[in-house]
Amino acid sequence: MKIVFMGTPDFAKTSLDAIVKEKHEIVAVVTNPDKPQGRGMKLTPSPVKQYAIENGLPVLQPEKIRKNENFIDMIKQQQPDVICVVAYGKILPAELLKIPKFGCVNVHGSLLPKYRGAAPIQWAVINGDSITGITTMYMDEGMDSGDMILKEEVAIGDNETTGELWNRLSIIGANLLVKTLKLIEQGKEPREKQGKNYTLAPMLEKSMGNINWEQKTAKEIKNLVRGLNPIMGAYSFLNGKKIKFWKADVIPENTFMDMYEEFAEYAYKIKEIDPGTILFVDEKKGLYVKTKDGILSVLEIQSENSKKMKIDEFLRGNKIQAADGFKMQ
RNA sequence: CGCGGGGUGGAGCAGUUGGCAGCUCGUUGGGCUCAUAACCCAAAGGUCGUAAGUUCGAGUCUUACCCCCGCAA
Repeated sequence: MKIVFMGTPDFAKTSLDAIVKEKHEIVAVVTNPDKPQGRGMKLTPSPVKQYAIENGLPVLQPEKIRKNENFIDMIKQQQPDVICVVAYGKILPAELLKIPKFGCVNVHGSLLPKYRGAAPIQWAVINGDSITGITTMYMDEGMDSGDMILKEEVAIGDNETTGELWNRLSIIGANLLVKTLKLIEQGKEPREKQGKNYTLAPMLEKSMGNINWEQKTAKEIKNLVRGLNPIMGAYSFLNGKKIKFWKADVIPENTFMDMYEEFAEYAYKIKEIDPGTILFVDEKKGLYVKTKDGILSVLEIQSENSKKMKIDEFLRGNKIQAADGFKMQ
């Protein structure tokens, strides 16, 4: 089929690669304009653009697509059978949706109608969901509100990070897109309305990485940590310095007491200690922080101007004392 | 020229007003022990990113260059 592909990050690149390998005719690749990025703010092309160039595909990078006659005409001239949209970053206007013979197909990183919006994968992890998935759908003018075509469920690991899940889903999404296109080509694709019980997964704000020790349970903090890994990281402040948490796990209080007998006699006191307080720190045994309802073992950490470190490496060079506390500041 | 941090034995760091290069961990050997990732003793391992300069003497000051990293997007 003649396909116009629209997408920006590496997640989209995987899908593009899959349909290229399926021998579809990619008549145009649309991606967001190059943005200043990285140290030195150099103009950097998106992963999709890089892939397109390497494979000799024509690239379009409109600033905006709404009310952009030139752009819409160019797409029209290509007479695509389908427009595939994967993590492009813009909502398509009606004029564009009408162009392809078989419509516009989107790959979305959740089981719709749950988690419509920009950050479905991140929210699934942050919320501690055990199952998520990929949905392909026909696009309409709303935000991820179109009719669904195919779905595939994926289990989320207890310790899986957003980055890991992201990579897995990008592959599953690519395969599901290929499958969807085949069905469409044969005219056999299913079509199901989403209904009204949907939820949203809005873009993440950096402030939500700030760990609220007073309100969050150990499990919620753990989920926040892995949910924001590797995007921005959950963080807190220790003696005025920002510390990011990259990996953490929940330790039941009883287990902690058994591991460190010397704490047993303070067991009755532990309830009085503020959440965020470091209960125990040792180069070999790790860093343990009290939370509202349990104990958090910090496994991977990063301080200002430094890189990620395993907890033992970090503790070797950074003198941290028990009784110090993490704070929201 | 977006802002900032840093390059010291395998790892993470310290190194004060320039004066013989240190700490913790790891590694190797030995000891203790029913046993151990625990404990004790010992050893190996560094031209202190590169080049030049100041100085009696520079990891420590000056200049240039290389490399790495964090923020930000």
